[in-house]
Amino acid sequence: MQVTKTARKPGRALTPEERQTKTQQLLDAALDVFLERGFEAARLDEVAKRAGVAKGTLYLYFASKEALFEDLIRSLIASPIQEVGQRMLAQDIPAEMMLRGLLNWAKKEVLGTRRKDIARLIISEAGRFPELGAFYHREVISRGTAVIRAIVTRGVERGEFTSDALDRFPQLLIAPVLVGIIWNGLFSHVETLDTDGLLDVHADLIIRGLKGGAA
Amino acid sequence: MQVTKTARKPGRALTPEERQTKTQQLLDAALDVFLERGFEAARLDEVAKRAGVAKGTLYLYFASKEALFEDLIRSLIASPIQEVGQRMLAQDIPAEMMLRGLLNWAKKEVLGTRRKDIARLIISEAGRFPELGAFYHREVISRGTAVIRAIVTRGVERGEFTSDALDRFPQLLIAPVLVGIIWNGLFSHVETLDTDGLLDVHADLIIRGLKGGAA
Amino acid sequence: MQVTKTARKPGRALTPEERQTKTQQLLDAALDVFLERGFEAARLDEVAKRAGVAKGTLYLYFASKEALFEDLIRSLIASPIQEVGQRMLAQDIPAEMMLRGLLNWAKKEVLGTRRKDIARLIISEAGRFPELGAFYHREVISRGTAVIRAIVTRGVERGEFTSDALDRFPQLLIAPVLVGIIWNGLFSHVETLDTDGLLDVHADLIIRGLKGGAA
Amino acid sequence: MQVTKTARKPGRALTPEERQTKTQQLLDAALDVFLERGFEAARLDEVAKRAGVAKGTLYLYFASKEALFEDLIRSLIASPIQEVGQRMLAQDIPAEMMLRGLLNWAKKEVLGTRRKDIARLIISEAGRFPELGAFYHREVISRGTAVIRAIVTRGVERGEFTSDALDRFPQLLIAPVLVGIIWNGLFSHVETLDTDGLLDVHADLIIRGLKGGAA
DNA sequence: AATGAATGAGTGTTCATTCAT
DNA sequence: TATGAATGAACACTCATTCAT
Repeated sequence: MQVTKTARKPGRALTPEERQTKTQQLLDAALDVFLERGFEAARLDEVAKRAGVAKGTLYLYFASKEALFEDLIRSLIASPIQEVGQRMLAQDIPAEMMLRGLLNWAKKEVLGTRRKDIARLIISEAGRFPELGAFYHREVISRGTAVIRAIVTRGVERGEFTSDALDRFPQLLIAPVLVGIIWNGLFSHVETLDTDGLLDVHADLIIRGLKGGAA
Repeated sequence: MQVTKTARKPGRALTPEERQTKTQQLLDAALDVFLERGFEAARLDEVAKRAGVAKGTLYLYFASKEALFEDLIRSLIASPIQEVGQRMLAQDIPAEMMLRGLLNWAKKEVLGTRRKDIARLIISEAGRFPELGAFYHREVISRGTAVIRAIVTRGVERGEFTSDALDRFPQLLIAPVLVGIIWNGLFSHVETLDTDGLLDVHADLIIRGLKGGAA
Repeated sequence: MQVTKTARKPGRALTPEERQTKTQQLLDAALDVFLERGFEAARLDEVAKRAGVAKGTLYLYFASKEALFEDLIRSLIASPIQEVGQRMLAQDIPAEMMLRGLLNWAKKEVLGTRRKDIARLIISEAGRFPELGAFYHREVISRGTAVIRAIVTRGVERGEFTSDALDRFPQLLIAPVLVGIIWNGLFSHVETLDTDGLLDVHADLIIRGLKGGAA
Repeated sequence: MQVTKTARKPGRALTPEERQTKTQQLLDAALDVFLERGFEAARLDEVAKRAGVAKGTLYLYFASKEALFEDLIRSLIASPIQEVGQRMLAQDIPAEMMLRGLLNWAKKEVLGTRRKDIARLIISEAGRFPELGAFYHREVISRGTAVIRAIVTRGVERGEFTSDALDRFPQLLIAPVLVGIIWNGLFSHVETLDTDGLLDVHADLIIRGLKGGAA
């Protein structure tokens, strides 16, 4: 997580890109510290040190610790999930493959990247930042559930699925993703969870459940 | 929340039971405050006030804020899940019913009580208390997974289940419980999740998955 | 201005008098520092040091720097002027003697005590504390002007004075008191002003003015 | 307040007049801010913004905030009072008229202009700038008192005045000017003082006092 | 045993000052 | 000459911890 120290230029105006770059460096450092310590325990001194700037510099980019935290979360919550969903739905493949595609995407793009850390940060802290919770719900959660519902509905219409369980509770599809994130956040030192295997088995199980038998 | 003010004894010596009772009062007050604010933001002033004692008194019972927090979590992590599991296994009922029984127990005894809040506290804070994570894993998680595995194994042996998915990843059974806890912790103001419905549908789905069809 | 260090008693509850005494010690220290540096430049560290307490202790007695300042001013603005005025008016002496009595009182009780410093503090800072200005006006100024007016009115009624100048502008009586305060606050190193002489001459001059001649 | 933005010359060398002009612009902006906030609370950011320059530019013209303040006060303390006094003394008019002329000048040129604010600034802040106090005394006060003394002496010599009160304490003449300045600085929201009336009545009263009767 | 006043290190934040451009 | 981004010491205020009573 070392920050590539850009040459110090106390002088002339920053171009928008330079400012953007610097902002990103600060956010990177902030993410590290917030992840390690949580919002309250995170020290701006530490953030500044890791970003290689003076503490005062932070305030040229963010109005307060809280603003830094919120900007951080916002900047990280791009919601590519919707795009993935659209791509899936655009193809003419079985709904089953769509759901598997979604979970594979989660394996690669969430559990395999920093996004999992961000999710953990949100899970830990959003309780005390209600606006942030609402924001996350609007930008990520509601879009994700919409995509899942669309896929399942199509699967039911086409006769692939006999159950509308995921239409009623799309959360069931991503529940194991959450478990993976939390588990490895809390217990990785004790017993690492093979999240890829977890999601593979989950996919099989839930697909079987949706296709159902006599039940 | 409820401070049963015991008569103040300015004098000498507490019997072990008295000390036990007082300790419990302090822990009760501490739980409230830690739940509302999280570890860092929790104020010992507030804990003392709610317990109806002076701040200094806390230090007669707990060595530090951190010790208080850890003692609190430890005291809360009794692991009734194992007992429930044993009770299930002791009966001669289908494995399916055992799994459903486990989820119903979770509905009533976790999501329906303060245990859900405690779980959320652990999820939020245990990252910074590695020992506590290990402790929780040992006392609760590993026992829970053992119970699930035992049930599933029996189900497979008896021919009820065709899949050993839950033997490999028992986490899949309780994943929706976690989702329920987190969701209502973060988004209840925006969109409340019907956790009972969630778990019912989950039960149906996973049982169907385990029983499998042609697959 | 050394504070008489009371024995440190970190222990049991303070009696109201003890608390009162301590509060007074803190206010004494605060007055010194505010006088030397002004509100903004005054350092609470310095106040605490002079009072012989830790910085945090200040906050057990005052909610903030601003509250400390306001409490300080309030505690200092007892308004004995009214009492003096009443005493004067109760006697059956010439109005001239009353005015002289007032100015002598100012010499002794204002210019000769810390009250002059307080006045200077108010003059310097009240511009940024409007409430304090209003408070001072209500508690001190308006009462003082009322007393002066009462005396002058009586003087006119009794035929002692031919001019009602001080009834219209009672400020003219105390203007030299202000000058004395400010002068010695600003120029005492350069040229000390004999404020006693100033007020004596002022008394003579204004009395002559009020008694008037043909003019 | 009014920022006459001079054309930016990114290039070289300022003529002495240009430098002079710019310096004046900075001082103008500084005066506004110091008047509004006082020395400590004044922000150089604000000064720079109002002057339409970058904060760093201030340091090309003034060595520090303190130097800026002192230069500002120095630049404002031109002492027209002496000139007025000389003009008075040059005329062959009664000393009474000279004193009245002085007070009328104060009404128009001090209380009626920004000079009153500057005086208040000095009164409030000079306590912490001893050099400034000495400078002000030398440039303004001593000259003013000299003028008053000269007038009164002439008045006594010519038999106009029977009292040398103002020779001993020339401060008595300008005391009400001070009161006017301070009063309206502190209490104008509560009770505005009619400073013109105040000085008129003061003039009458003091003249009568100086002319005296039997006394 | 219980108190609660006292402590003081530590935090977020500000702002006069610097200096590479 | 002018800039303005960067600095970092300094401050008001907090709060876990201590200890004389």
